Amino acid sequence: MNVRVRIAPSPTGLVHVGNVRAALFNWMFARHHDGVFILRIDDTDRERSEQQYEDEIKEGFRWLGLDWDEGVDVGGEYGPYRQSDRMDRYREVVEQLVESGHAYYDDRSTEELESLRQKAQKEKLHPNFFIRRPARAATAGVVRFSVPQDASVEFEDAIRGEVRFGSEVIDDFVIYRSNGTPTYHLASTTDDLDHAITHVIRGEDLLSSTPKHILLSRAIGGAEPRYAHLPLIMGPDGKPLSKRHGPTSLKEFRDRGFLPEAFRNYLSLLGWSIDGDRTVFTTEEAVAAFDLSDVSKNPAVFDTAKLEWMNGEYIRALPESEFIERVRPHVVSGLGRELDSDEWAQFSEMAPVVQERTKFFSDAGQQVGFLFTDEVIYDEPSWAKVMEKEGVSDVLRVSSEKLAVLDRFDHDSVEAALRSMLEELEIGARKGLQPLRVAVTGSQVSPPLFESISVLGKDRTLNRLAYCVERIG
RNA sequence: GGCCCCGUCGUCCAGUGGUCUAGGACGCCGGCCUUUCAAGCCGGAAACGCCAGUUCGAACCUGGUCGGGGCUGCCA
Repeated sequence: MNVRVRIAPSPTGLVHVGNVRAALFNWMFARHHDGVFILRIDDTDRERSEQQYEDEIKEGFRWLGLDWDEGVDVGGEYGPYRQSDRMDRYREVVEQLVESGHAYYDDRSTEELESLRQKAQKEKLHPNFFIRRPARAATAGVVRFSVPQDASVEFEDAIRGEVRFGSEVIDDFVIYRSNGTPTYHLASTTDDLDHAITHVIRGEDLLSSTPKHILLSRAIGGAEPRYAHLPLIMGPDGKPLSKRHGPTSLKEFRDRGFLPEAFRNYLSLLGWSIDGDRTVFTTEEAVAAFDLSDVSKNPAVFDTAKLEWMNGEYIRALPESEFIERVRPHVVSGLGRELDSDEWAQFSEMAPVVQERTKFFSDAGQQVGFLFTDEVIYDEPSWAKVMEKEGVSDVLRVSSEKLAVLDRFDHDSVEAALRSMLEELEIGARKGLQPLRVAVTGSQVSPPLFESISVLGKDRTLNRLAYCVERIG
């Protein structure tokens, strides 16, 4: 069988990572089976759909490397792939369903419907138990699907196994609005059928809607897809992610300097695992191993700390030159200005030690900020803890003397000079070097000292030491 | 309320009746290394929600219970 799967986001807001994970799993499934991955845009809700959101969705998927074989922008033989371009088709399907008796017009008022719901509540029945085809036929209003009351709907979910719904709990749901637009259920089901989707892999929030989609599929006709419902992804507070809660935008992660390959790796671990003990693996390995039956049934919490660790792993694994290239735009935007070629040379010199301690690119700029400013910002807690101690001015003074006479100012000579300072003052490295670190970088946390000083250069280093001597008084 | 799904360390996963005194990863704690912070290495605390049942034997099977989540819209 030729696998055809789709991701069908609705451009009514930012894509949260739950949808992104669903996209990733669909994509991995398609690639594993040499199938087709389709990007469809579910914009039946015209009121709330916006082009800007659609653009962001596509940008995000491209960034993550989730390339689609068919769909918006790339086309395909089953197009169009945007629901707003398929309105005629939905209308046609609705007319067929009404004609064949599978659906009916309903012009009952909201009040009427509400009282039916209340009646059901009172009798402890499904709220929509009484919302069925009324005796009085209508020719306008919404169109409802007529749910056959003699059978239950059961299906084999690829992740959850057998799931069964009694038909009495499936209401006669609306498939066509009175304003002439299809609802999600109709549009999505029609599309899946028309696009010959073989596997519908989506969030668990749609599990309860699945019997409706199955019934609709049967009424419309065509090959029913298999269903697989992914567990939801929760925020740090254990509440499900939504368009206004938790990590919502892929753009945010990209801007902070997460690597798409790391993000993919982390996301693949949310509800799936490649085996018992590996957590870092390539996308190719994931694709080769991916199987829906290995997807977990329980919800997963999105853990930023683990993502950051994962990203650090990938950053450290980068060749130095690639690290420099990829971190570059983040350094620029972090600093708020371009660097000249001398400054880039300095940055490159520091790169290896920066790369080691970078969790995401945007925090790299901060590490080297002291190199590219004449006004060092002294971190107050650092100053208080390190500089307001006995003997600090001696350390700074002697260091200045030793550094001032150096001809070469490379790592080794700086180290030798400062070691001799330590000896002269009979002070340990731990105590004796911290004041220099604060004086030169502004903080008690920084890249390694000898590198920092040698890259900063003699003049600027001596200036900073002198400034601190003065400030201490 | 009704229906559906889910329930292993704080978090993400492994585990599919005996090899589990439950394994890995992140995080956390301690140590080593050490010029800080990272990284690395070593060690540690930390979980089968609960109750029955099936069985010689249950994290794994069944029932119940409790807890979490979803759906219950002319949103998707």
